[in-house]
Amino acid sequence: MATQDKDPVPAKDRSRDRPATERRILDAAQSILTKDGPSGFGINAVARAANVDKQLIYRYYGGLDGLLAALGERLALWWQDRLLEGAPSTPPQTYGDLIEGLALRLLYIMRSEPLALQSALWELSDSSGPVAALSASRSRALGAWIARARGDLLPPDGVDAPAINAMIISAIGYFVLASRTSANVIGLATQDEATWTRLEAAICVLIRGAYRSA
Amino acid sequence: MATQDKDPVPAKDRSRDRPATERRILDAAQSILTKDGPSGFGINAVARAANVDKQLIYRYYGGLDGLLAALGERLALWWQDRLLEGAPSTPPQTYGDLIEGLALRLLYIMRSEPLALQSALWELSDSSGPVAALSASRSRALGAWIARARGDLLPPDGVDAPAINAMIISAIGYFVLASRTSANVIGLATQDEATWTRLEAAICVLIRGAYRSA
DNA sequence: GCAGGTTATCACCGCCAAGTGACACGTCAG
DNA sequence: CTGACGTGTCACTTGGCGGTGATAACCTGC
Repeated sequence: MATQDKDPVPAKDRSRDRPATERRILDAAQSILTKDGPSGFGINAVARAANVDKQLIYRYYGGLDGLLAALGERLALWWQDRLLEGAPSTPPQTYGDLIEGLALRLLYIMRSEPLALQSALWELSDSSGPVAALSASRSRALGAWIARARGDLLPPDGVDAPAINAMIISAIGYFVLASRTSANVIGLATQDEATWTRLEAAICVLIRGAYRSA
Repeated sequence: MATQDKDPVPAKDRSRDRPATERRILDAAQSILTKDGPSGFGINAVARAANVDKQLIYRYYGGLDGLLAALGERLALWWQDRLLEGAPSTPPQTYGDLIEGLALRLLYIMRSEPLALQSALWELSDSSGPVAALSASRSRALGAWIARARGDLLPPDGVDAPAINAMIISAIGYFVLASRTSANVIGLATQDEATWTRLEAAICVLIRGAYRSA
């Protein structure tokens, strides 16, 4: 409190390289989101993780909102990579096959990438504007991927494909999300690898049952 | 509902009635969870809403954890009520019918009861111990309901009913949760009532497709 | 050299959260 | 009456958060 010391510490300026600093901030933001989820996300936390003064976040990104927007950009690319990475070697024969491939791929990504989970969760828990950028990034990537893979396949007549697909995607999202926090979800043991095999089979059954052409 | 009358009593000792006070605290906790969700939940918020000094929460419930445990108890009863409320007038004929009824009922509850949504959301977003009491309450109620309604119906041979059911329930949970924060979920307009009719149909299609008996 | 912009850091504010210690008031047993 | 106990209230500490203004170090153009 008193004028005790005049720390002669030169406090050496860091790298003094704006692009690098911006990247560090973004990296830290992504890492925090991955590790602690939406609730742990904040100016102070990001600045601390990036080993950067929070003032820089305000300067470079204009606060949390801008940071989220930038993170959304990055996430869109990330999703694109992850989806294309598993592009089907041979194009699917039927619409049902297409959706089946998408569903299994989505399940795999969700399970193996915490970042995917956390952004989905954020989308669920926060309705405020800035976060929309995050969810939008996933929607965009998913939509683009479907459009590319779909070719000229069409769902069977009389089947409400958008609704069916929405249910399938939702099911995957919820279950993986819940498996993160509970060892038992709706009576299934999420630690057990066999459970996931059963789920894959169930997904296929559901999709085939819905899209079986007459 | 739980709007407490403006007690004109001059900030002197209130009712001096421990059971009533405990109930007020629990009411406030439930109301806050319903209205603001997990993120708004805290000692101060509950105390404020209950018009009670937070010290009492510590004394009577031992802090947030105990309060959550008590709330879990209450939620289990709540779920039981909500589920039984829509008990099928005539017992279902097939296992598929049973699940279909459960699914549609669950969709209805989720849509119409914010409390159901918020507790599900909490379950997803928080992995720490105390919250487990909340999610467990729902699982318990659901399980009991199924057991009661199932009678001696059995799923068709060769169908992995638990996995299928888990997917259906998950799908409902995720979609309703997402609809709360986004006007567009996986390409469906959540404001439009027609969307929900389509979803109900899709759920039936999925269930029937999976449980069609040979 | 020096001026001016950029980069990074520090110190501080107001706010609200969780948690705690002490006190005031009623009640009831003895 | 009196002391012990249960109930309710207040004031306070600690700590984290988002946000802002001032300042120090560095680089570049003139």
